[in-house]
Amino acid sequence: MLGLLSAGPASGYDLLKTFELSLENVWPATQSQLYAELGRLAKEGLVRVAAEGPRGRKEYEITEEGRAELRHWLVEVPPTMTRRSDMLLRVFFLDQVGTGAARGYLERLAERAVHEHDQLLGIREFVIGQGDDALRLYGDIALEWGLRLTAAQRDWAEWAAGRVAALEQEKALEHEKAGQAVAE
Amino acid sequence: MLGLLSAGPASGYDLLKTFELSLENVWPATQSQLYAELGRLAKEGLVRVAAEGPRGRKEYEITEEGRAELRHWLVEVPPTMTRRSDMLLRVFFLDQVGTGAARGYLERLAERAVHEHDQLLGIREFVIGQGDDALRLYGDIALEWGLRLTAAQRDWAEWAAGRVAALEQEKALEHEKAGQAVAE
DNA sequence: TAGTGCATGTAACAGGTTACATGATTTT
DNA sequence: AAAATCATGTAACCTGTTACATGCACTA
Repeated sequence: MLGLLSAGPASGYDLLKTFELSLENVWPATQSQLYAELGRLAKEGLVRVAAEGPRGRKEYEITEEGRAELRHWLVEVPPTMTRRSDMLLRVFFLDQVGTGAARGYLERLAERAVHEHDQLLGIREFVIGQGDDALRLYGDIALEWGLRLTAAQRDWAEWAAGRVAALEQEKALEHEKAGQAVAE
Repeated sequence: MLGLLSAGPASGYDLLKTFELSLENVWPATQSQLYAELGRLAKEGLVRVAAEGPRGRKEYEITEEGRAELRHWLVEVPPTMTRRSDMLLRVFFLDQVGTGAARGYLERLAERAVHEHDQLLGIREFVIGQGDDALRLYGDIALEWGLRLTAAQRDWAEWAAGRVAALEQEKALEHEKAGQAVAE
């Protein structure tokens, strides 16, 4: 929220729209959370109500303390490197469902990655040439991460499905051999 | 937890060790959470106390209902595709700190990715050839995802740092030109 | 016998989600 | 006049983290 307000004053409602539109893939936030957090930030002096509009609209702006806190967070607080992926956790236990279902799971992951990749390409077409130099650059960089991540996910999931298919084949052959041995 | 117990009975303490050792990068869990969750799962009939040992040790085993629930979760519940990355969120606001600090941030991300990649390579050396066919395969697949993800992160962060450096250069040139214009 | 490791649990708090609740202004 | 949009807030609940609290059993 400090980041968004650093670009100019906005109401809780405005921020909500921004979260829904452009930050949704990076940091989703709910309406309740936003208003609660605005109250908290105001109490801490990091934002202040700059103007009041119709329908009880309160336009917030970032304070100097807020800007300092934002800069501090940006470069001095070490990023978390998101662990915890239920997508990957499932992979560990995929032997519980047999090769067919396991392969299906991985193939669906690949399809999904392709779909998300396409969506990001769509966004890129849409935002091309928007904003000034610096803003566009950082937006591009973030978008590029999404593109590379989804591409890597697709490649990996396809590769993994192939490995599972190979195991499937191997098992089938063994079964066949065992059958022949019994027949002989 | 159901996944871990599907490989054989274990106590809360055992599960904790497994989480710390092998699931730490995929799904970290704390001790409090584990014991609380075991109680809940037992109440729901997904696990049961199979044996009691010294020091109040309770060995849990998965029930048939638990196994069914695990299989259901594995293939029928759609995975989340982790959104929410504070690492990426920062990128959006990097214009607040100037090109120098922004480049520093991205370079640190690259270094970190390299470090994590190396750690995963170490793990791969360590686990090579362990477990049976199916288990090893899915372990390999999960590890491969880590390797690809960290490699992609390194490449991306280096590329991004390069783009920021280019902007830095451009700005420096403009500044120079402006200086010359004033001199003339 | 002192230290380490095994073993289980509770309490307070932080962050986030869903659902509830209300009402003013603008557009059709 | 009705519908959509703008606009703000609260309450209950769930998940997860940190810190507290306890004690047995093995080993050096």
